[in-house]
Amino acid sequence: MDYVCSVDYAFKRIGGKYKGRIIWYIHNFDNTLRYGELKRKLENITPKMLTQALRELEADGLVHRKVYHEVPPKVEYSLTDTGQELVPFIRHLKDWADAQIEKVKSSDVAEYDGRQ
Amino acid sequence: MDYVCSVDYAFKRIGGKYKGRIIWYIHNFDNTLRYGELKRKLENITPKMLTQALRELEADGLVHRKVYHEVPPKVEYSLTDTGQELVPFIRHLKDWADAQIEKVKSSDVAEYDGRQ
DNA sequence: CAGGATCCCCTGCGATACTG
DNA sequence: CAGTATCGCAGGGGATCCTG
Repeated sequence: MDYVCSVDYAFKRIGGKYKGRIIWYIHNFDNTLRYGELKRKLENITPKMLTQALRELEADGLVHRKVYHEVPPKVEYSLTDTGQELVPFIRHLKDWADAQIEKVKSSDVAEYDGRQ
Repeated sequence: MDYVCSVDYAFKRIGGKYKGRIIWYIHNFDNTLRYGELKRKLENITPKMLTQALRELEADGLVHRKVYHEVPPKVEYSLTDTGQELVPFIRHLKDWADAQIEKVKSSDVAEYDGRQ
């Protein structure tokens, strides 16, 4: 992978439409989620995109893939140590976002005062 | 803007190819950078993309735009308070990325031991 | 200097169908 | 259940030229 600075590098690794949420969801469920559970939580994701995102996260060493050779098949995804290191970052980002969302909601009302 | 969860919301606000670096660079230069300085630091960005990213960051309340009505024109960009709140997280992410980059570099060598 | 306007391309993402 | 395989598209991003 090529990148121009480490901030660029980081965003390329966890950017995209789903990777942040995938990491967050796996973390929030005892660090273990099956493929189908992830798919349900991400709601509208297609199997192609989910598989692609998971494969990239695995190749990047952020997510571990454990296959149970049974019928029916069972595959569990968990965060690696490196992946877990990202959790505090995502948590703080999430807190910031929650605050932002609240702020916008209240300013929808307060806006009228603002412009006199 | 629509989003399905706050993690999604956050990534939509600072995602994309340049926004993270823009915030980081502005912060790293006393919280004030002119348009041309930003453009030079981002190296290969086109004026269209830079202007677009800055306008979105401004609309999102993360960046402040100060125009000096002179000839030649001068425009300075700085982080708002809300924008500054993101700096610690980006720094955290950057530290993680720096460690990752180091790890990959050394494993290029160590890999041979690993596979026996 | 700090952009705006146009045209264009690539790829990230989606829809659908199929399989071990 | 946990994926592959194809096909297709919209829009994020790029190249180039122009301007107050």
